[in-house]
Amino acid sequence: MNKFLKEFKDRGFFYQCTNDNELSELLDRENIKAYIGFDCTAPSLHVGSLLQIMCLRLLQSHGHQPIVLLGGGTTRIGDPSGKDKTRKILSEKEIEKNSKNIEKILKKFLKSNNKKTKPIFVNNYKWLKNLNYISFLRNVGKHFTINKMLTFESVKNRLEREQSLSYMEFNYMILQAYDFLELNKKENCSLQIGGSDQWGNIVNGVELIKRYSDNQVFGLTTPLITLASGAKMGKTADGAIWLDKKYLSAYDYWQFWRNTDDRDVIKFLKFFTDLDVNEINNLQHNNVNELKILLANKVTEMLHGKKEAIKSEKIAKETFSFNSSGSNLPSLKIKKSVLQKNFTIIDLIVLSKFENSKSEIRRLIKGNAIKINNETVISDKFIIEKKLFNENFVKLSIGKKRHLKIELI
RNA sequence: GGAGGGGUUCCAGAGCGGUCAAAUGGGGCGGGCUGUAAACCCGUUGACUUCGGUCUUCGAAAGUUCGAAUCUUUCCCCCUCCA
Repeated sequence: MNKFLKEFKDRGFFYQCTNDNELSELLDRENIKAYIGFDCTAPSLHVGSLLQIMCLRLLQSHGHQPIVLLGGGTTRIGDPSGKDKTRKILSEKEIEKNSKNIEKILKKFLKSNNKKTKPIFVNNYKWLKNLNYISFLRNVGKHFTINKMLTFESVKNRLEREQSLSYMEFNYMILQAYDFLELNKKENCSLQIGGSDQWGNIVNGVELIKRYSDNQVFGLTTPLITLASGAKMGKTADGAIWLDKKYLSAYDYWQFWRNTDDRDVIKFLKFFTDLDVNEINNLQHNNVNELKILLANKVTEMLHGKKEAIKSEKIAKETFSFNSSGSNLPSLKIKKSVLQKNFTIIDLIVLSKFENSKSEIRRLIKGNAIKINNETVISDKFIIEKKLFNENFVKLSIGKKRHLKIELI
């Protein structure tokens, strides 16, 4: 089997392929261009897209060239796959902004120093906006039968559940197929990769190209990642795990990986780091917590850089070791004058922005969650006085995971 | 075009004149155990509070009533069935 494809499978990326034998032969024969499309519905990408990104990296490392397709055009339509409702359509401005930001994020993950594997960024709005309806129907539309379209999961589900599916959304798969055709024509792109929910859309593209130009191209999908706990990857109650500092700090990102379920660690190392698969397999018997730190470091480094990864690890060490002075903790400066009149623990926490509901803070105090200099605060009337500050510092802790160094100036 | 069903606190989902800041489950948060995991146990989960209470919530507005999430009217939105 081809080396790329073998690693793709070894890492657990593989779910389905339109024809893996022939794809393997093609990959052996030449370096190809492959594309993955990204939706522009959100201002940033989140970990749900990380596996796709890793696929692009893997392509690069095997000498193939990734094409990143930003769905500026198709986002204006809305992909019905995996959704039982039409989602709200975003404004043109938002889509533009989103696509730019997403491109920025992807650039962090992909290497551009090698001309041959440098990522190509394209936005399908470029060719979709000018489509002529009649000629599109004649050239592309004739290759699709309604009979077949109705059998695709995304459509079938909607119909079975008697959820409405607009004609606009119904066209989505044709447009995505057309994207592939366009990229095949212009860039000689011969492979589309996507999540398993994209299977139908991808197959359509492969078939369209076959009919239209008799070119043989391929589709490859990755599995839907589910956590050991059964939850979907990347969705927490606080929101998605964003791949953008603006929405999620490097430290929180690091923590997300550090807190991986024991049962998922090896799997994630294979998915989300560049460590050699055999090496990972050999690590299996190492201490899980060491592995989680390794995972967190590697994954954070890839996105936010080595410095941030190291810093996060340091903060974590401080945060979770007892009685630490917390020299590496995030800090907050407050003015001496603030302490003048009955500056209570509640005021301090509000100021720290950890919590903004005073009721919630009172609850936390009742639950013994608040500590000042590692000592539990018993009363919500606790006054923050100057004498609490050792060398101008006081350590505030909320629960076990949130700590802040308060500096008096 | 006709006939029904529904919009409840983060989510699902009870309540159908007072005892409702609203059952129950999930999620979150905190505590315990521990390994920053999982599982489990306990507490908590609108805001403000001088801890006595006070204020704002049940799609929107108006009304009936001593009193409404619960009744009436109008409006908005969603769904199901028939043509």
